[in-house]
Amino acid sequence: MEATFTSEDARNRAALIARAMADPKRLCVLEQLAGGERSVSDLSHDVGCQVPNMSQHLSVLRSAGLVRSRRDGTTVFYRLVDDRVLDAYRALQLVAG
Amino acid sequence: MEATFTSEDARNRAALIARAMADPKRLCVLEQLAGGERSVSDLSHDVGCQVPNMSQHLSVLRSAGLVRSRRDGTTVFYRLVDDRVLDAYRALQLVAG
DNA sequence: TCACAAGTTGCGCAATCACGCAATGATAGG
DNA sequence: CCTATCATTGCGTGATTGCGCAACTTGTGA
Repeated sequence: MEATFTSEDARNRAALIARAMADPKRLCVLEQLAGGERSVSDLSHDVGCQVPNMSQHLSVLRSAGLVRSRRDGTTVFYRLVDDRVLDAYRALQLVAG
Repeated sequence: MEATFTSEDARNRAALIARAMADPKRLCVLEQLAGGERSVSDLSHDVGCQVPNMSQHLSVLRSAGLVRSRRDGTTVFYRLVDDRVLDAYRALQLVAG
């Protein structure tokens, strides 16, 4: 029996979060969303990539549970799901020095 | 001029940290190292992978600046570089719920 | 020098990833 | 309906990743 501090499942979940944050453009999205809701096309413009690409990045973030979406007419607004997302991002920045 | 909260370079560095932590086995290594220095073969046993594979994982962690190594005879001991590494890991776990 | 043990590095493979592009939904207005 | 807009999905591609295996390097001691 190996000395395991947290369950393997907990590690897998944490790794999924890290994977979702392992891309500069997705981190840029999180920064934009720190200022409040934004539409896909707004994010696409701010981050500097095409709309389909942004939609996929947002899908990754949503699958990881970092953001949620809300539809208003033809526009879909994304927002951070929780302040802990920013806490994690800041913790990464501290390690990055 | 886009609203950029942090420089692109800061995002790239944070993304590198996240990528280094985006693997369950590497997170397991960090947990083991939280208890102090450990050799490559010890980590290999505890995490449950082959030594060459562990060496590569450690190389990833070292390139990201999360761990350092020390040589004693033929044995190489790895340790966490800083407590902020564990802080970041805990922050990820909080998001993971 | 020889043998052995501990790590590292190189190689090939299957899987995943980020991206560009085209096609397909969904919604509002005329 | 028709059309325009906003967004998602599907496909192909080049790049990266994690792994197993073999070969090599490094350090120790007889």
